[in-house]
Amino acid sequence: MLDDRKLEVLRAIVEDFVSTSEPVGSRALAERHALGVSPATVRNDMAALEDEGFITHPHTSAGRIPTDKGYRLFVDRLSQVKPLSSAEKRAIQSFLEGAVDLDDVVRRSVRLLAQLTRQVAVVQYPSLSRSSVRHLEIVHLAPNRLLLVLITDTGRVEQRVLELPAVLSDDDVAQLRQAFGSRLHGARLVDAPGRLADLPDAAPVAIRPVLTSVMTVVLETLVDQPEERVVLGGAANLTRSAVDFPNTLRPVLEALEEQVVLLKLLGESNDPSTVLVKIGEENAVEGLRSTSVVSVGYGPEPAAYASMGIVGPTRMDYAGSIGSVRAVARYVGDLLAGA
Amino acid sequence: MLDDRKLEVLRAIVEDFVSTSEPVGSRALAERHALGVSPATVRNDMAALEDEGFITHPHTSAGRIPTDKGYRLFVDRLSQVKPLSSAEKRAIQSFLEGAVDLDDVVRRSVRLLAQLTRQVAVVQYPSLSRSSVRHLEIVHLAPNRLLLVLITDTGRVEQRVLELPAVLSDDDVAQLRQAFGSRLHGARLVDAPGRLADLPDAAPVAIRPVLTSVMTVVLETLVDQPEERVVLGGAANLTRSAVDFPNTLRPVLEALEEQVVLLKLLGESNDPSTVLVKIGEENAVEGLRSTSVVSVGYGPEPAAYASMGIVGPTRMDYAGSIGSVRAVARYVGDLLAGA
DNA sequence: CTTGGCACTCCCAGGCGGTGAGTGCCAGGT
DNA sequence: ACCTGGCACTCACCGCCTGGGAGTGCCAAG
Repeated sequence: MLDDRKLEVLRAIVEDFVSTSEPVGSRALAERHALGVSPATVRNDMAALEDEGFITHPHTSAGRIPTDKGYRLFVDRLSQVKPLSSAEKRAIQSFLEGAVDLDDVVRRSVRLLAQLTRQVAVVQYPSLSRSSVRHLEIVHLAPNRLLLVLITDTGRVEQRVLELPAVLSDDDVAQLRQAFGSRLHGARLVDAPGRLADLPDAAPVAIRPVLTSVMTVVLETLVDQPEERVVLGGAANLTRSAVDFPNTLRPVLEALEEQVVLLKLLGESNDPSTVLVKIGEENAVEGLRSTSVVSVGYGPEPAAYASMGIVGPTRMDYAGSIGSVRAVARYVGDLLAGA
Repeated sequence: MLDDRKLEVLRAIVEDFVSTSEPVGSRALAERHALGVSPATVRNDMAALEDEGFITHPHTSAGRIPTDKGYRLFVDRLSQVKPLSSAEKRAIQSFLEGAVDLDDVVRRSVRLLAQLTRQVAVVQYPSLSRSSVRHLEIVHLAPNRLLLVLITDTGRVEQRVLELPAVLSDDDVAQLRQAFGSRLHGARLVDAPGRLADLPDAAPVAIRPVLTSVMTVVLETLVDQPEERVVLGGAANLTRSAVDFPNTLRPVLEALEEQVVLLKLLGESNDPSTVLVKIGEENAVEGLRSTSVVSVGYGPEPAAYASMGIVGPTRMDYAGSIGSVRAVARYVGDLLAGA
């Protein structure tokens, strides 16, 4: 049904269309790619490819453009991931190394991705639930006021101010600090509830009520709170592909502003070893049906802290994008693991 | 030169053009606004206004549109700030009160501004240099590794990891903590250098070298580091005013992606009591010459932590925008001051 | 100073024909 | 069975024109 030459034709169509953004006709195709056959033959192949739903043409007398299904086949079977040039690799490394803290790492990653791929970049903050406690600090702000500061091994910092039902002495606070510190230090956040389970019983009766209320907030901050942050950059790149968003890029921009939507986009790609590509209609998110998303998890190998990726028109350089996304994810993963 | 009626005509032109986004002609103007004169008279006034540079027309047989200078006059002398409805006020208050930490406050402010004004919103994080130290925590991560966590009264958290030249005991760290803590607690960040000046001399000789290296990092974090963060939202609103950015909104989006540019935009408006309006060409930033910026400082009254504002087409509802920006800034300022 | 009248300008939408790229199909060659 | 050249056909696109209409500028009269 789809012999090698037809696949070759599909590849040629995708490549030409991606680079010129214009429907590609049989003559041009036969000339520019050494297919060794005449335009007429190419036309036959095109007709076959169209029957199978891999390409369409916008109107009768226009050239062909790939469908989502066509891009899918291209990505799965016809394209080879473009490795980065060593100059690019060096640039990534040195740019990331300049980062002073986690915020900075994330910001720089977004920027890198956006520049390398010339698309919109999206980076999720290292997820709280998958990292572990580096330090939990309890500060006695006022007699009945505490400040909790949680620092994870990924460098993320969360803080909460807490009003207490009772007045505490500095000694009490020291006890609290000790109780939580010894149990949580180094623990993965998901394990926190288990580690703290026996705490109320083990503590002196005097501070129990306070302790439980502190514990509630701690657990809330650590585990329950599903708030995941996402940073976005390179939105200006969308305008370059104005051709690809005929209806205006309004809905795309709107979708990208919703944190929830972005999380949904990235949510499914947790595996650092596989780059996930969602093409056009495959995207569950309304409003991003005309875009493709290339994403990957990052972090220490089998697990992952979080995901990052890019969003662009379906007409994108998949080979290059996949390469860039993978490379940046690896460098960032290493950086965080080593820090 | 410019009698009252001419000013009235200008106001009418601005208002109509803002709401319809179409050049306004003499007939329509005379009908829709009770000016009590004929279109011909209006035409004469228009000609005068055009001579003075307050309006233009895109081509011979088109209606008039305001120039930057026209908008300026309108803002300065013809428009009255629109107070918010009490429903809006309540919405602002309750939405802001739900915030759990500083990040959340900033994110919510951006969102509020973007929704209220239907423009792009920009909020600067409370500036480090204008706030004071709530707590400085020094954590002994490893024998030769320290983590510094700085928390300001605005709720902002900065952290740095620090490799030491020598190995420290827990005791040493406790001494450090004590030394810095007693001197910095409650100090405004700008005063930090003064507070610490005598520190090396006062400290035990044994830890002096370490102490000075810690001090360097602390001062760097507190004062030198001019890194100011800015958060942006509502970019999708730009597309609604596509009419107003004929050349494509590319350059606008690009400009908005540059933190430095945003800081420059907001930088000049530090006074919480005056809303600053920059119209079109008045904007120093290349690429935002076709936009207007409405900004204001926020924070405890005469001083200010930082600024926030909106960016939109020059054809914007200035009265409404100024009202919204001012309102949100006040609520946020109160919230932070009271926290 | 205001007003009605009037000529003038020029954008805009719609209609029209030519051009050319591209297709689909067919009949003949290998 | 497959490739190829040929050929008719379809449309988008471009340039051109035309008529309508909104709006201006100016002038002379009130």
